[in-house]
Amino acid sequence: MAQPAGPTTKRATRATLAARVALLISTHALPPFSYRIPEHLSQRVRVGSAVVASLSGHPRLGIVVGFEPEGERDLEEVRDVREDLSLTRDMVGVCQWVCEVSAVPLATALRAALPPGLNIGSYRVRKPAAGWRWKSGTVVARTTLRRVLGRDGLRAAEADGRIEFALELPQPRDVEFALVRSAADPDLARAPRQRELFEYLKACPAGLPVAQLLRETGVNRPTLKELARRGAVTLQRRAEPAPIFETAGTALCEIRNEAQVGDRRATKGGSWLWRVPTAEHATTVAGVIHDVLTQGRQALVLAPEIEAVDRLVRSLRASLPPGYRVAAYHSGLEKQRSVLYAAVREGDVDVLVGTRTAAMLPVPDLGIICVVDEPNEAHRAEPGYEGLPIHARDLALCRGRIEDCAVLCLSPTPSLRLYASPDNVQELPEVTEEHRPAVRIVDMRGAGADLSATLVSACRRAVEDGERVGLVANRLGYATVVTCNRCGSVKNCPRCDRPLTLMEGSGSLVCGRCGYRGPMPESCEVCGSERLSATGLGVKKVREGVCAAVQAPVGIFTASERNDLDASLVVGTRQCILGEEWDTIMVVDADAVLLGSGMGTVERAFRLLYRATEAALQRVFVQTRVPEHYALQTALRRDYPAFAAAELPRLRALRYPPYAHLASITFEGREAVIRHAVESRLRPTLDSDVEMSELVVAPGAAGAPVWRVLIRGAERAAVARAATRAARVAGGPGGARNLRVRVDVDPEEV
DNA sequence: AGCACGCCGACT
DNA sequence: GTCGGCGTGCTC
Repeated sequence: MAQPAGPTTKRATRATLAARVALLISTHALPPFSYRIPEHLSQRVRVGSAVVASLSGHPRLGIVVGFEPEGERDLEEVRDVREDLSLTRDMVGVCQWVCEVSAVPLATALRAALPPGLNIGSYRVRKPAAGWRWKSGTVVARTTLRRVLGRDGLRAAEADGRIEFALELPQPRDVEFALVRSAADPDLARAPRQRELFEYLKACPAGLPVAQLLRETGVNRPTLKELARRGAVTLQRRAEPAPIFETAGTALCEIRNEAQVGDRRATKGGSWLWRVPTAEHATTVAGVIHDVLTQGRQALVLAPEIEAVDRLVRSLRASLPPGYRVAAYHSGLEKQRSVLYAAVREGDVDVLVGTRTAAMLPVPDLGIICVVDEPNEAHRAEPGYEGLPIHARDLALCRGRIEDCAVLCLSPTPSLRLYASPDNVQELPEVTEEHRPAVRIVDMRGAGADLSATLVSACRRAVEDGERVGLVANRLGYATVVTCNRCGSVKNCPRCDRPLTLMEGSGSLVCGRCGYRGPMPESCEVCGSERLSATGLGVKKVREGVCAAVQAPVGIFTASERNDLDASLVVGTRQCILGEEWDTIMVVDADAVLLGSGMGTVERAFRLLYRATEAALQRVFVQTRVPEHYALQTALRRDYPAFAAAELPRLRALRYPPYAHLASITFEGREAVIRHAVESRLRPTLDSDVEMSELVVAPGAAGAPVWRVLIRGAERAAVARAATRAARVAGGPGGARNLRVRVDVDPEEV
């Protein structure tokens, strides 16, 4: 939608209206405050305006979230309006929704919608006092100033006009540009390389960054210098341009299969779910967004990882007809991100492809949001990491509602949350894949070894035939779990409570998620037994086993290690192996994924096995002790509806999403303090629309124990409200200050 | 009585 | 996130 109108419709009453301003201070403790709008700013203040207003006498950046009648109280004035930072009314609505359903302070959500890297706590030095270490014009952080000058010194410096509140956007680097001098016509008859360079540059009257020019022409720098010396080109330093690419595709119909050509419903608005084979995601996106682009609107494409974003950009550049501008947006861009943000805001990008952080970008006339690989958990930031702790699919659906644009979620195996969503998400007819590999389920019941004879002989045959086999192991390292043979307790990560992995060689225990590292204990901390065993098929152990059994080189393919990838047999993690195509895929231990205890384990297992049938050209081998498992059977048949029909009633019975919303609250600190906080300060304050589980200790090992409660309710906002209250128990008045709380609303897994 | 310190609530 | 008010407890 276009920029919302200013408050001109309320002209008659404006004089008596005060602006409700959410200051960009990320805490739940501050509600939006009211500020009087001075006459000279009255035309410029609307919902979404970025304004400077003071709190405790200091200027702060805030966003106008509403208006209210000015009451008796003598209000502070809005000091300034920053149109260049203002949000649309729609994005304010999106932020308010995020704040309501995910226990995130409104300021945090608003910050995510503002340009990345925006420095909101800085001052520019105007008139340095004697002895200051800053020169005039430098930008200094508020905290630094307070540390050096003291709070009174800061106040005085501000009052004296020595420093001035400054909102700084990260400046793009300067890079060297080359451009042809007007009317330059050098004699280059005997300088072919200079001529080539000159002709190439002549086609770009606006000039080109030197690095790009040299890369694209393959000419070296001295040649360019020579041209400059002759006065044919000029070199100058300019701000680095935003990384925006022109499309250069051919006729689009070539790449669109019939189902895609035939189904344009999704481009007309509404929320859609489309089961499309993974290999066809890029072409499907191209086809769908092309319809939107021809309407003159823009498209936002969200992918789970940077690599997927880059692949999509390459594919869209090559397939969309010429004349559209495509850009990739993700954390890898660093300072360029704010340049791209500005370009997107100006409407200079037609197709923005990005990771989850791109879901909040101010695309001015958004026609469609495509969420590629919708169930992928990387679409959601873990609380505490960069980005909002909310799934990009949910954000997309919210923006679709508020900004009246289409939303299309793509996956052959959509999340059951989406599939059974109470929201109005409609399904397009499935696109099926003709090709199906042969499937071999190897029943491991009664087998002693980890690698069956069937699997080993298949590996041998593949080596002989020169076929490529990808073996999927469950986790990195050697053994995935260390357990006590006596009491059965599992050695878990003290920080994130997931089983630790035993690494080869060093013998240390490592957490695959948070990077925790510790020694392998001599004995069990729970019962004291020394009978600890390392079980589970880590990548290293499988590689060792296959290597020994087959007597052939075995490659390794994980996020951090890639060796001998040209070997016939390659062992790796799920992400890496299933991201490519192989003649044969072998899932070495399907039970580790099928039989886990988390709420989404079965769904993830189904997805892994389904993906294996896509990535395998010839055969899929699955080793399991539960060959009849419904997730296994339906995945290998590629029967998503049958899987959903079996899994959804189970989730309903357990009251897991999509039939309830959960929030996990983890506490770190002394048990008595935690127990008191939970039972006497949190539980009594809960509304009747949510329920809270007992406080359970995560079978933590070393360090501080971790305690957790689950909050559950039918309504997402109610669960989020309760979770927010829980977060405040830690720091609230009279509360336990020496308590650390982490809140996670609608986690992908508990 | 006068002052330092830490806790708590208000801040628009 | 910051500030000031207030109560506590120590010093002069």
